[in-house]
Amino acid sequence: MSTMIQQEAIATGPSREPQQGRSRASYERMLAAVETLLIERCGDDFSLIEVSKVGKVSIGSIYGRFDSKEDLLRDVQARALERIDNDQLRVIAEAKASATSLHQLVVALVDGIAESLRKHSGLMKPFMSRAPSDPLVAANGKASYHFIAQQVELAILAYRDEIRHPDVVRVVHSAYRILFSTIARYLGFGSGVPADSAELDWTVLKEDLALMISSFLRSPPP
Amino acid sequence: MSTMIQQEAIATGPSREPQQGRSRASYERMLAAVETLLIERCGDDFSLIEVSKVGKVSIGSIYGRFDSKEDLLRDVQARALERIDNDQLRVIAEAKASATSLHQLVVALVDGIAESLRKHSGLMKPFMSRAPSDPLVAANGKASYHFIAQQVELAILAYRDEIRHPDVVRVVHSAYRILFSTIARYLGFGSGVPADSAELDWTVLKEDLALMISSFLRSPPP
Amino acid sequence: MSTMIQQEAIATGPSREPQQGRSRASYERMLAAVETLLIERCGDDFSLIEVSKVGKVSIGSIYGRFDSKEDLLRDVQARALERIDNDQLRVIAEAKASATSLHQLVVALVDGIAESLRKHSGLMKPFMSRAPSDPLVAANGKASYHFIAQQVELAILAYRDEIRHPDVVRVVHSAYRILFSTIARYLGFGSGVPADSAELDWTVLKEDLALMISSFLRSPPP
Amino acid sequence: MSTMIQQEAIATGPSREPQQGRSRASYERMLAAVETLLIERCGDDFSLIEVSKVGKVSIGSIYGRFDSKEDLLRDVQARALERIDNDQLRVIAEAKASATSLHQLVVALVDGIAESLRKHSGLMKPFMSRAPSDPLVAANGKASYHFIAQQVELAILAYRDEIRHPDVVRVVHSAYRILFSTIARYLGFGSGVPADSAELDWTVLKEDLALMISSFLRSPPP
DNA sequence: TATGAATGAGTATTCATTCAT
DNA sequence: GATGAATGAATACTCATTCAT
Repeated sequence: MSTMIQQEAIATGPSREPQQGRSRASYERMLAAVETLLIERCGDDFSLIEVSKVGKVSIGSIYGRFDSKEDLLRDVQARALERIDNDQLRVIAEAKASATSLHQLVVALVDGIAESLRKHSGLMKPFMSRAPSDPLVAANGKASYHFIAQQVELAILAYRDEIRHPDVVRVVHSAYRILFSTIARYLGFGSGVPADSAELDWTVLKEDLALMISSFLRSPPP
Repeated sequence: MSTMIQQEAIATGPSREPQQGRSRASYERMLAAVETLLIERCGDDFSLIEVSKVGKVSIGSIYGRFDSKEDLLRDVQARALERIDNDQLRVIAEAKASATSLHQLVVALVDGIAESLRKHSGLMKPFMSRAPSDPLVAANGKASYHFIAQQVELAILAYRDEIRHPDVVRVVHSAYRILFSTIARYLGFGSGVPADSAELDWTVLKEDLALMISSFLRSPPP
Repeated sequence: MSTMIQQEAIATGPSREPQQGRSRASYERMLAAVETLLIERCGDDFSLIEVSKVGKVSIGSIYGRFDSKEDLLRDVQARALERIDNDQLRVIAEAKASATSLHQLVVALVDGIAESLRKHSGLMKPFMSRAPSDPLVAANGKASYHFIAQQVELAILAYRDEIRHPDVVRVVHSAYRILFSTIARYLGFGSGVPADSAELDWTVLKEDLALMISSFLRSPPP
Repeated sequence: MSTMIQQEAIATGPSREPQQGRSRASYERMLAAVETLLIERCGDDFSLIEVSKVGKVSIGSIYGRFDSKEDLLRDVQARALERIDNDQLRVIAEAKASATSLHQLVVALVDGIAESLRKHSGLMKPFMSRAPSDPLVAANGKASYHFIAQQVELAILAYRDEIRHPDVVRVVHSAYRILFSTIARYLGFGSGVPADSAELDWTVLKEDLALMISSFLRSPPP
């Protein structure tokens, strides 16, 4: 999968990943502990002592694998992004498979991507917050964003004959940007705080977003 | 102004605001110092000692006015939100005055609000980042958001006869949500990292956003 | 006194020396604690927590005055060197005053300097050990060494007509070097471990050293 | 060789020295690694992990042979001292062989010993620094010192008829002490920092030291 | 016996907050 | 009130040593 290749290119770092046995188990425990804490705290404001307690791993073990807390977080991000990217690729593939028109595709994409982001919002939020203070986290996030953007845009371009605007690339690009931004904000990426979120609200948002994007793509410019 | 009333309702706390003289001046200096540092660091990762140096105010003075660093930040936020809200109210008024059609209004609103947010992004970003860890900051931000949302929606509703969708309130609500989300993400609120941002990109974004919202509002449901 | 001037030039750093009252007292307590520990341990292998306990000063207080442990040690060194230099200047002056011949002078100088170094060996030892890992400590030590060397050499040069070797400067220089090296090693500067040191041994060493230097200075080259 | 006997008497400890094969090879590699690091760092501030990397030996292997890092260092010191002692014995023998007068002998001894110490200063320095914090290292160093002192003194005593001072043993003893101290300090043993050391300086030092010792030994007491 | 992962006590340093002056 | 020195809990990180494999 190109996602994986891409992730490796970016996230490769000093993580010394063990291959088996006790060693592997403690490695997994510590990554899991970090994820747990990240989700629990909606941010990275936990100490390595907490990681060591939650993951039943010694401080030294952590430093045996990672050069710094920063590094550990980056690794967790890389793994999360890999899962998320794969999930989104699946969603995109499903949408492509099920749709027979631009409108249907947009509806399926908006819904699928929104649900996928929602499912992973627990981990995406803390990394979004971290990005300003860690350029590598920012870069990894951006790379993942662009990769998925590209896939979505390609999927939409399969229906380019339904798009009336002369600058097809531009509108498709704007469409994904608006899609992602709106969902991300709703889920509280960055602002940290999710919207007031009744379940109704969420459904409405997805519908309107799909509607808006679909009609935007299909309308001629004014 | 209703903004102020609203802000006071929420942000009123232990801030002991002096009314005049040297005391007042040092109070202003310390708030200004916090703003400076907030903008400079894109976050709240500065110490009170730095505030005391930049603002030429003693630590004791700060604690004379505020019960905690948290409190001080909340006060700064409240004041910033007041300025920002007023700026946005002005923008909305101007848009209302200049527009003679829904489309014109939407174009003017998108541009005006985008520029206003951009102008204030230096202070909005750090507070967005802070929101997850300070519920009061989150609440203040949310209140301001809803207040402006309301004003924008009211302005749009003046052209409700141009809106074809039966649930007028809903679509207008979605429109503002999408507008704000997209601009906020572009400016890096929360994700911390602004988009790759060429100036062209910014113009395109505003145009497409306006186009999308305008056509969304004016189209009938499918 | 030129010593003081010289020390200031070298040791001036970020030490924020308070001028009076409680503040001054805690400052003194922390420097005293460091000296105590330095002497007790014959080295700098103590933690700041220990300093804080021995000196009844909080960790924060130490960092209020110094930027780092390194810095603190440098300040202690500078103060110690000032005391030591002044003591040695006094010894040199006394030797000059009492002697009426080169031989008498050398005897007095060897004895005086030896006793002075012995008196201060508790603090000189740890700083000698530290020098390799802190260039500033090394530089301060070297400056002090050269300053005293110069004074001693000048004192000896007052009897240059008794010196038969044509290169007066050179032999005087060698004389001080040998004097200092021998005493320093006896006291365990650097090697850390003082010689087996019976009191007799110490007296013998001083006598023979004086004898050797005196006859060296007064003999013609071979 | 009596050196070896003497060293063994002191340094024999828990070192479990293997006699042959791969085992022996890894044992050698780890001692060599320690020497490399000792010289490179001018001290013992390296971790066993570094030893394990440089020597391509596992941590477990090191602890298979030695009970502690302290122990390992002691073993390295013992081996280094053996080499150094043998080198000095050779130098002393050569000086004895070449000299036909006390003066010639002293000149040869000073030069030979100085050069030998200089050659081995890379390893002597770190052990001198370590001595204050490890009594066994100190004891080994002292034993070696006394052993060589004895040999040098015996060599000199072959010319006892040229020595005018009635207490022959004493002056010979003082002579070696001064010789060693001066060279050691010049090379930076202990104080850590070698003198400013131009090559000229080194030659001058050796000459003057020889001159001083020679004339001291040959002069009558005052 | 060899390996190197795991352990955890110990270190320097930061910073919100208190309080004597 | 105003000042800023003092406090000390908390944190990331190191490294000798142990021990499961």
